[in-house]
Amino acid sequence: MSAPFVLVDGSSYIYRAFHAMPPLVNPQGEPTGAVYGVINMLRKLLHEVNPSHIVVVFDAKEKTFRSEIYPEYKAHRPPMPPELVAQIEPIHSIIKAMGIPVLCISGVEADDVIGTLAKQAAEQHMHTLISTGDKDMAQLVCPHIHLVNTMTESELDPERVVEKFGVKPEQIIDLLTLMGDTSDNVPGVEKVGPKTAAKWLQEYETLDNLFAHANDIKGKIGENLRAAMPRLPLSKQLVTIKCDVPLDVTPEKLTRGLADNEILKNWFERLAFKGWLLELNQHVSQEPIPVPPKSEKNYELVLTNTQLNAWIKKINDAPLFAIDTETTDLNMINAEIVGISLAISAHEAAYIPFGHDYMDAPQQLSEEFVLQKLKPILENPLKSKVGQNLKYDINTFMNHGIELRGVVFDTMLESYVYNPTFVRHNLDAMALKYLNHHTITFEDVAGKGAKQLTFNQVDLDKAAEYAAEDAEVCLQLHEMLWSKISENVQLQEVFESIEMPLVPVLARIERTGVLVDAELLRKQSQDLEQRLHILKQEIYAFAGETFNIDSPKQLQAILFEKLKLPTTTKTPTGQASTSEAVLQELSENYPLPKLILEYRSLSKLKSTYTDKLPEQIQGKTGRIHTSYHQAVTATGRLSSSDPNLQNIPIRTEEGRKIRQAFIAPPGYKIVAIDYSQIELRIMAHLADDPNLQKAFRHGLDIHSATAAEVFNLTPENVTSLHRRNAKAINFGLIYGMSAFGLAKQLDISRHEAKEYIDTYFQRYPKVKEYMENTRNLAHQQGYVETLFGRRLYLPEINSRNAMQRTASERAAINAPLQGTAADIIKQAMIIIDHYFLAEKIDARMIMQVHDELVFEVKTELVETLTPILIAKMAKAANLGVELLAHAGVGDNWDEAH
DNA sequence: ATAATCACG
DNA sequence: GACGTACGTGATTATG
Repeated sequence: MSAPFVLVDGSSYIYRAFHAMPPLVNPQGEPTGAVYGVINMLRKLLHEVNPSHIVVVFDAKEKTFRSEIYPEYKAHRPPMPPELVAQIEPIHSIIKAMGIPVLCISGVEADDVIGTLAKQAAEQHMHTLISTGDKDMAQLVCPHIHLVNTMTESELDPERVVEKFGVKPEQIIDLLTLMGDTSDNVPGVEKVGPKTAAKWLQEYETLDNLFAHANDIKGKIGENLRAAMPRLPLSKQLVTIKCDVPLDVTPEKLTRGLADNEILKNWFERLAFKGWLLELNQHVSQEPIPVPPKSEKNYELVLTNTQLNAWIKKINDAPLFAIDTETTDLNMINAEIVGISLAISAHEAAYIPFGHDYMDAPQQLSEEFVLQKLKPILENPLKSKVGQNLKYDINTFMNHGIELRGVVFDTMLESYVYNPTFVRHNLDAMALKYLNHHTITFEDVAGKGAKQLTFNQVDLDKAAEYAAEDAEVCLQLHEMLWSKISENVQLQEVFESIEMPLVPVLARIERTGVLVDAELLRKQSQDLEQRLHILKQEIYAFAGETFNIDSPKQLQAILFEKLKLPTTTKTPTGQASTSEAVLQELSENYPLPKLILEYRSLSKLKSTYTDKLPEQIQGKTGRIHTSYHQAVTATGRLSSSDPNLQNIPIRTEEGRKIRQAFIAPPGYKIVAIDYSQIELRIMAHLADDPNLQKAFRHGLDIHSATAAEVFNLTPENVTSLHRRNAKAINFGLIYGMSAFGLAKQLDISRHEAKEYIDTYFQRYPKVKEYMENTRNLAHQQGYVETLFGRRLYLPEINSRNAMQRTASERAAINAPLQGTAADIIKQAMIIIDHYFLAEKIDARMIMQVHDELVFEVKTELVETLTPILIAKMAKAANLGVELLAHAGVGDNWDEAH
């Protein structure tokens, strides 16, 4: 059995230590007994259990909700003696310096925090141990949660609870209610102690049932019970440990870190703990254990049971190990694992093959055998794992019925959070940049092009070299990148609270997929084909010849050389552009460009969507499974591919029809919820501009409000043209606009555009200030940050090339806005995914489109669930202005808008 | 492989 | 004074 998740009742420790220890003092006369006692108990616990996940929970100073509902609660407790008060700070500080997380949550008691964490852990099947002297905690005991009393060294499991209290753990609350608690001022039944209470509960099972039969209890004690009944519900509330305290940590995150020996030394010196000081000094001098550099590779090809057992022991003993799966297919739905590689140190890795089936392949362990042996470790959330793009491995393991848990680090995401644009975040590129190491590539072992082998065909020795190296390199990269990330609190937070928790969420979305009506798309393709055929003939007639309309080069020759239409813009390579903007302008005076535009738009719809989407439906599931990329964009957004579900048409009538093919299965509805103006709201928050914030607070249409301000109008006098112009300004703002860009967008003179911008900044001076500050900050530090501290480096921000420099300045303006929005929706996704799982809601998240989440919801649930989802999205971040989200419901994605 | 174009936020 | 110009993506097609 691997080590449990340990919850320490710090407050119980403190009181026990304080009363158990003699009144020790250091030479300066400061009291030290409680500190010594608490730390001693904790050290003993660590020595016995050696947990990887642990937290010490203390009561906060403030009153708790129990005093609110019952002012007498703990009212007659004497205040904490001053010589104990003085020891609280050192206790907290020393525990933290030991690398152990400490929690102190106001408004609730330590018991409640412990109960909440214990239940969360138990839900995930984590073996949990609560170290406390408090008998009330027995109500938390279940097969996954045990109590341990460090003094008596006895472990309390459900059986032991029955032995000790005479009732089952589920009855402990009722037991405590009947008994009451004089020290906490909780009233019980007069003259009823543990014996009577247990006797009653053995007979009547529950408090409610006992109440129903209260008249059967004879004598004085029966009278006492009946007298106490009205006040017992309150007592029950008081003794019940609250297990749903909102916390911003989860059990997996409460890991034991490295001790800070400098801080410990300072404390031990001051408190005159000579023994521990000595131990520490010896330890420190021994610290840099010289590791003999191993140059030769130590990759093991695991083919026997003995070897497998040895590796299971190795990963069980390692605090962290790297894992990678090798599969038959890049497509996660079809991928079958053919081997697993593991690494436990920078120089020790192995490959465990079980699915290589080429001719004369050596005998391997069987798939069932290997997976069944590894499964407990893979599914153990306390067993920390690192890997590269583990979203893929989570899904491949899922194909084999294994739920990979304990995914604590993903090197791809570490590299991305550390610097999103420095490298492409694949293992080969990262190893080269960060470790100066050339890895063996997949092509090296599998070949390329049409002759490329699938991994099950790859020679075992070659496969082992490649696979084991990946796991090993991954571990090395992790060590390097994590040391960098953990230097910055905010980056660490972005990594731990946003990117890592998002991994299983995305894995689930991808695995769920989207139902698509292939038949409808095929019909649309046929319609488009007919219309394209007619358009083609018309175009050829105008051109006087047939040519390839899809070739910009041939088109350019026809338009500008043969027909001598005036050219305006050129492409970066010097060709006359035939882009939409150019053709749009030409189409005012000539008929052909208009036809070309129509042809292009329909042709795009057909080739990219109506033709391609049906081909992407997976046979196994009958649905489309996109890939979301978590480490691609500069700003923190996701991207989607194969197919890209983030650019499904919506802006034109024609295109929008494609969304009718994205459907809900029978009995379900599509619910689409999008944030309203999230980037402008973030701007209002970051710039702290009162005028902009006011518009949002009053629930105004932001573009009309901007129009009224900029064009100095009363709201009634704002025309749709004013609104359109103001909208362009608002968008321009987010993009770091220039007068030129705005002028082009609105087809007005640069001078006019400049005046618009100037007026805007007069009306919203703090926005102007924010923009200037952001630009300056970018120049000074070379990077910008989102609200949550995600960074984007801008290496060209000080370039002498004006084009590069101004482009970087615009990116500097845009990235915090776009990136903060991305951070927020990612958090919303995590919250909602957790909610669906915890409450077993019959609904699934199926798509994310930057500011929109799309769900598939059981029809009967739509009405109740939709407002809940809207609220969860709106509350995902707390800004100076409220976030707003709008929902649409329908049988398909088009209807849901 | 790269450029041009166009679908989305 | 000139230069170019709104931010971020992915898929398709033609073409070298």
